[in-house]
Amino acid sequence: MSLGYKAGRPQTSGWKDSTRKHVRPEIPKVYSPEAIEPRWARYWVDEKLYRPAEGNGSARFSLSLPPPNITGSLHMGHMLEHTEIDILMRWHRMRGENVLWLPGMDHASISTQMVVERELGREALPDLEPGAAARRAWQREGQRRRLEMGPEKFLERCWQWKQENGDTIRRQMERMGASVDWTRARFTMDPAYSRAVIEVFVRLYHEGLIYRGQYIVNWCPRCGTAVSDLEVAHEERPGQLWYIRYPLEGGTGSISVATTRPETMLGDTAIAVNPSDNRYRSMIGRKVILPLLDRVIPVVGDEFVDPAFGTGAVKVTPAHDPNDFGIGMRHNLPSITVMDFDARMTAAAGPYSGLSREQAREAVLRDLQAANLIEKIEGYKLNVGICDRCKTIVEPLLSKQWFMRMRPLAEPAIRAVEDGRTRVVPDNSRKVYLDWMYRIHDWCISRQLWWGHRIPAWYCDGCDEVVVAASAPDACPKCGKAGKSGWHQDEDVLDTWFSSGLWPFVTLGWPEQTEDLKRFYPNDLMIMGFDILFFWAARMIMLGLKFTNEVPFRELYIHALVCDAERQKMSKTKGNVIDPIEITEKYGTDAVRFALASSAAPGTDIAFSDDKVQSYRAFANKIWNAGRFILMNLGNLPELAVRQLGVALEPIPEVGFDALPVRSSEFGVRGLEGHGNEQLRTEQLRTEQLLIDRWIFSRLAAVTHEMNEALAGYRFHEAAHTIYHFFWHEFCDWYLEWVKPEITERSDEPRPTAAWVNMARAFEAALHLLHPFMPFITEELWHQLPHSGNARSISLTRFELVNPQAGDVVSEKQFETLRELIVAARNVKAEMGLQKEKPSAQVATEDLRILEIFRSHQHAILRLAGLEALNFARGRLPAEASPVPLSSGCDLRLFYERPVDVVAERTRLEREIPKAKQQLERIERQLANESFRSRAPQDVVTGAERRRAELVDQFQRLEQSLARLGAAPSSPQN
RNA sequence: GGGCGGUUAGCUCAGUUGGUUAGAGCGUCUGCCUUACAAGCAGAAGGUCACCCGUUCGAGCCGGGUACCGCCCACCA
Repeated sequence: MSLGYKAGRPQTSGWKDSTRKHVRPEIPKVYSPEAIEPRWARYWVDEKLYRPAEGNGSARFSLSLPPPNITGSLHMGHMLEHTEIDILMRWHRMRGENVLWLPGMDHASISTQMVVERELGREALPDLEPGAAARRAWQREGQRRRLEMGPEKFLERCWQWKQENGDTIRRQMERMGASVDWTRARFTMDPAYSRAVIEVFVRLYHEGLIYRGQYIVNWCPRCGTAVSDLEVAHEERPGQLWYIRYPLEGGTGSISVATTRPETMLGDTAIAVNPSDNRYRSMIGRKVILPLLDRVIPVVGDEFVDPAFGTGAVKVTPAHDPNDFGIGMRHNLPSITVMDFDARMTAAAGPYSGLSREQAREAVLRDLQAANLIEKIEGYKLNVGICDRCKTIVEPLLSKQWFMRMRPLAEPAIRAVEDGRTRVVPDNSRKVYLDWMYRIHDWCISRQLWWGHRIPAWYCDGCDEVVVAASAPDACPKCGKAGKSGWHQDEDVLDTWFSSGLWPFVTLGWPEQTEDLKRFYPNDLMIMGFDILFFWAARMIMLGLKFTNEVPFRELYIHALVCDAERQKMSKTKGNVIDPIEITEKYGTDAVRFALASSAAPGTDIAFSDDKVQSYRAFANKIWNAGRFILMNLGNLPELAVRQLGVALEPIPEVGFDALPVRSSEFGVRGLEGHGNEQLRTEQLRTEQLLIDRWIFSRLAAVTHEMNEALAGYRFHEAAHTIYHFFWHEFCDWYLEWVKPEITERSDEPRPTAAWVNMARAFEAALHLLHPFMPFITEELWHQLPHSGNARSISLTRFELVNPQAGDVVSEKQFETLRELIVAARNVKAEMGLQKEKPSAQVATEDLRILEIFRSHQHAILRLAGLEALNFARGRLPAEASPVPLSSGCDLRLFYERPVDVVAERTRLEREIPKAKQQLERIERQLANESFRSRAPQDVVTGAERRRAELVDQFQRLEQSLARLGAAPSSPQN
């Protein structure tokens, strides 16, 4: 949409081109992010602004982006994560640190393979009505087509998918304003990255930390691959506990076992009891007959069996249950695999061979029933493991896989977190991490998939030799067979987290000792969601320590989950997903970012809604219009003045925030002294101007300090609220309103006033504080302010963010006194329905210093409160005047003739009086308490006393007012 | 089975070491198109801080317990 308005990049800004009066283009009243944001997004990327500087000069701050999966486009969770990171990156960058934010993407082995399959399925079956059923059908069909087309063609499709989605993700990130260094972007299947992955595998293997073996793994029959423990979700489902009789060999008696999975009995190779269980001790060593198959199996004693559960005897199926596998190992039992990788019964299942696991269960139960071997059936809630990816029930199966030995790797990773070399925030995530690490199990790292890093294991065609190496060996060390061709590589690929676990150091060039690795490793920070704490954070810490002897990052901040307005997790199936691009296009990136940041309290999930974004769009508009006001009043300044202003406004890195005029004694503009002061019309206006300028810079210093503290603790919401409140309710509502006459009345004069310069500088400081949250609008407005020299970006302009000394207590106090008076006057006007009128007012107090403050700022008071005149009296005002008491010890009254609405006034008083009374009673009780007086700190006690005095005063006045109302003859109203 | 978090205004949520009168946004009500902004300005109403007990001069905050909600972990069939 064209607005007839084109604000410039620095190169094209009109400020330096114009020779005489600068003519501002018309700036639209309503902020249109779509006219601004894409332009700056492009500029930041094209100019490569976010490459860190060369050399080791300044402090550095580094972070590697958690690489988004190339499975699809970015969702709100990413946007939150990227917003939080970007805020911190921009914040650190403005402090002059050398910031590296390294972006990249993850090949996401299993997830990508699944989406690509589904895509193939969709192509084959284009007419299905989209939905859960169609997804399943597409998946099935896609899988079939994958097998049909073979690895080579399928992987081609995967790369094509990567290309397309990688581009989409990158565009999204650019549009969100992520200040990453694209020149360092990495992908987990880049050639160099893949080489590093293989090297890690080979090294771990030769150190004995990776091994291959036949163990029980979680098998997803639908995905057709093993998955790790972490990829299995548990779901409670109603089920049954069947008690089955196993007859003792020799004809007399039986042992009953309880099971939730009767179909696995076909693979039973023993019955186990606890050796300390008196009921069964004599049975150990005897034999039972496995029903249905009539196999003779032993009774063994094993501590694992819980005598209190079920019958105290348990069937042992080593090939289909991890616990039973353990028992089988301990007792040297055979393993009989009765279910294959498709979850169908094998030949070993005898008559049940070929049935699905569900059919087999039915058949087994039916046959047991017929043989009268079912003793009883109980209802039982059981936990079934389901595949994280496809929700199919996983099958524990015996299978030959590759594993990583975790204990030796975990130990240093535990210590690193315990002693704080990596600090985990919030603290409860630290505990969760440690608990998991203490109980860590070996990690199944092989996957029966095609998309991913092929396992570098080579099997000799001539014998059973296995060699683990980056490439096929020249000759077989065992059978002596020569040549690289006589080997076939392991078909499997690595779990995707194996490669992401190396992210922080491989992205910087490891195993080469690159400059980047030296400069930016360890990373200063890592930010991620809680859901991948084990998957990713834990593995990065373990592998980082293993291969670099350093923690991969010094801090780990765990961010919240983005939920919908009803606090429900966003999910495609629920249909409550908010698309970041859509909402960004609707309200602007800045507004969405601010909405996210303002809700991002550590440890709490975010309820995200359109409403919130809308209110921050309003905020962006507010900022825009404040800028508009400031720039409009610059419009008439001649070029010379603009030049000089440019010099004056250029931030000076060494001095930074100190250069703001709050503390400078001359209180003028450097290079323009003398002129500015002359322009102040009267002593009075000058005093007023002085106070408000001092006040705003004092507030800026305080706000900066607060934001520093908040961001250092990842309290994004606090920092966002602080700047929001400051900008809107202090800078706009008070500062701009206060200086307005000085600014607008002077705009026709040939020189900029000190007032304008200070305003512009305060505004610029506010833009700096806002910039990390709202990078686009701040960049735009900053460029429109006059700067000299090569001002490339607000984000690269150093802003010294710490200066606690800049606080000006006296000015803040004076300002508060004035503000209270103005608000009280407005209040009376509103309550009395005098908003269109300009009544006169009187203020009275014993404190002459306060009267003097009022007197010397009366222009501002009259204008901002909407009063005609203000006069001053010494002492207190009589009750008949219905004075309003102020905390500065003054009484304020307004003169007006409008008849008072007696009923409304009485209602108000009757509501106020009990409240005041209650408060008064409470504070009197407190002050009457001797131990309060003796034990509480002095300032708390005096504070309470002062408060009591106020309350007494207020209470009396209220009562008097009510009494007067009652006494007065009730005159007919209107 | 173990662990963690939540319960504060009509709604969504802040409230970092205990201390004067518990805050914000949205929504509601009143009055205003005041030359930066109606996506705005000025003002107002609205809370037994889930419940019980304790520690303390003093508790939304600390300790113990109860209720409801949510999340994570878990190889007892």
